[in-house]
Amino acid sequence: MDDETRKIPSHEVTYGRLRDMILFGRLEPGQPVTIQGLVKELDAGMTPVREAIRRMTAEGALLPQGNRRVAVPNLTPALLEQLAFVRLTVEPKLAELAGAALTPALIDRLEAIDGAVDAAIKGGRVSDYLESNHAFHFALYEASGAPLLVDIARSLWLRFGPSLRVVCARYGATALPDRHEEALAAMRAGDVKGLARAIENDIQQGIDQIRQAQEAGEI
Amino acid sequence: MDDETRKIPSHEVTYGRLRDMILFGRLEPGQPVTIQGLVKELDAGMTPVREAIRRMTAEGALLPQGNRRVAVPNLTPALLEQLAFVRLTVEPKLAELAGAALTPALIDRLEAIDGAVDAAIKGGRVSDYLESNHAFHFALYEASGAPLLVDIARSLWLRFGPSLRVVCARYGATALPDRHEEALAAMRAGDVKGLARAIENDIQQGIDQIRQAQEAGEI
DNA sequence: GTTCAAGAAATTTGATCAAATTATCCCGCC
DNA sequence: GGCGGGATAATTTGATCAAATTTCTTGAAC
Repeated sequence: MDDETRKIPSHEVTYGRLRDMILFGRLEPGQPVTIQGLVKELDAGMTPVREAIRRMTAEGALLPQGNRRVAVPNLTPALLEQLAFVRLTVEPKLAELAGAALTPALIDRLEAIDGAVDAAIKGGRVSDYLESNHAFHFALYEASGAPLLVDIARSLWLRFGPSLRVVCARYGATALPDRHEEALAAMRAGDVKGLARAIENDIQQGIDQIRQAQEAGEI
Repeated sequence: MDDETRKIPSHEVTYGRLRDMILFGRLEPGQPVTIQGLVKELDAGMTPVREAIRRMTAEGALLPQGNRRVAVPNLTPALLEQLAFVRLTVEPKLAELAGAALTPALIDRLEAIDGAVDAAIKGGRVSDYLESNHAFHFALYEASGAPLLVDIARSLWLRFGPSLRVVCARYGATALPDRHEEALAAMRAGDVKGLARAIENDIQQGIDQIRQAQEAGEI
């Protein structure tokens, strides 16, 4: 363990932890994030925490408040609209690129991950759902060979995470749709366009859910 | 001056300076960026410099080298292709949104900026061209009311900057096209779609130039 | 005697921490 | 309701430690 810990710098570890906290909604929209709070919570030094916060801020996952504090941003309807536009452009494209590079081994792996997604939905475990859903999408996207697009998708998911968690927790994970079967069927059939459409539908559905929650004033 | 300097934190200033160095190509692709080098060059403390570097890294404007150094990334053909895809999606959209919100005052301002672009081209001043060209685009984009899209455009320009500078310096600024007249004409005519097309052409042309330089092995 | 390579020392650079400074917020008081 | 003053947190600096690169040296082979 000491060998591992020594290799990977503390600020990377700290960044990863903070990122997951936001990505998987362990921090709520609007919640303030303080350096000293994270120092205690993550048991890290001040410098690594500062750097992690700056990185998240640069990615739009944290929002400077003018007074030198930062907080988890609220997803306003206007922001959601912009987010939707880019996600619906970039992620189907990623699916298309990945579709052209799929291997049987990768499809198997995606099936296994989707199994975990299903299990999480059936069991009503929101955190597991969010993590395995994320894993499914990015295991696919990574196969695209387009790291810049993957980076952009990642930063968009970060802005999405906190609100999605709230919505899931509200409706319960059992109500969540799983469009991954559609995607997997297209993969098996070698239907690249169909895969892109399935991913598009999946994303659209997630966006619609958040939009509905917004209109209902729930977030 | 002390009032100004005290208000805006040092790490913000440092970040802004480093960002401009990359955005306007004062750092070449492949060039290593060191903390201590920037500490001396920008006359800043170590922490602000570290944070600026982390932010730029998070935006993809600097690339970690594995050994804990960072450098200005080279724009490979594969990256350029991904970059082109997103820019050609996001920036025409920004132009379209901005087109619906244009005021005569803003058009006047854009005309003035375009005058500076022209003057820089005629005078062969590459730096001035890059800065006023950037100013033109983002003055327009800011009017879109879509800050998330503007953020994305900004990060894409950052990845573009260093290579664009090399290309401009090679071909000379006098050879640079200026599609802004087309855009301004569309603005005056209230032709939103035409404005979006003009911006799309402008971007496409810049991308083509870099692509040609890549194929010629010049960058 | 020259050349090359391996290894060790020195230098450069990055990572982390702790203390001092400064700004902001909040609460009691006028 | 506006105005200090204490508490809290962010900023910044400088020092220290660790890692990596470069340079220099040494020894062996040709």
